[in-house]
Amino acid sequence: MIGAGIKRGTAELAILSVLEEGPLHGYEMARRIEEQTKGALRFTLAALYPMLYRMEQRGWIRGAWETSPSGRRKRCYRLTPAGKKKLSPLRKEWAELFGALKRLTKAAHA
Amino acid sequence: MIGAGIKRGTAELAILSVLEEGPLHGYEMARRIEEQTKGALRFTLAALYPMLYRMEQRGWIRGAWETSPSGRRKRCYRLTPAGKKKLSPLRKEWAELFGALKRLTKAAHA
DNA sequence: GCTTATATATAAGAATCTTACATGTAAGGG
DNA sequence: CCCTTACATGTAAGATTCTTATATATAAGC
Repeated sequence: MIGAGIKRGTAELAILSVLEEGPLHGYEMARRIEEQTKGALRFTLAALYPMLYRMEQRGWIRGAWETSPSGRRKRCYRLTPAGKKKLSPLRKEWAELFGALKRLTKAAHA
Repeated sequence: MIGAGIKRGTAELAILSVLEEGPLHGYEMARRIEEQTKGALRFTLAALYPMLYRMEQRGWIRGAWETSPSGRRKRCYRLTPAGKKKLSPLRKEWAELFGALKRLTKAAHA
């Protein structure tokens, strides 16, 4: 798995990305992120839940309690329009970061 | 410039990368990182100096005070063998992270 | 003499991660 | 019926790494 040091800041993008597919609750988000990245990116739920609160406060996602017929409660999150709008520049920023790090490597080998 | 949130953990790789070219002191490292990434990645010196201490304690770089003929002191850092060894797996880890984030995006558009 | 560039350093605070702890429901096997 | 595993959410303490602000000091150019 990818180390804790370098994956900082990835949670936001990962959450927005999985929510782009449709509404999800936290536990399922964690499962999908791990599945879709083939285990490379993994978030503990203790990291995920506080992040979901922060992102809700920023207006990027909106959570709603749902109670299934069996009586189990889930907090189902969906992207807000602001969250959708955030995704594209966020991805662009990540792409820029990758480009910048690549340039540093190339300069060293030039 | 790339935002503070997502560039966490990049300092290590950036420092090791510029030191791969040859020994440097902190002020010059900051200048080169900014230059080589065309301003995309920029570290304030207040972030850089503590990081240099930490990396020295981990044994990845070694600093030595140098006094120029004019009397100005610089702390010149160079890669240790451990630091050189660290670079390749660190780059691999970053590549994995990029791949994982790409997969998340693709899954959303599938 | 004044300003800008060079050069290093510390402090206070914010954000995001870690592991550990805490709670509770549902389903399946023995 | 009990026990274990999976599901589901949450808090707390601590580490790391970033931010801005502050401090010091030398060198070069005008």
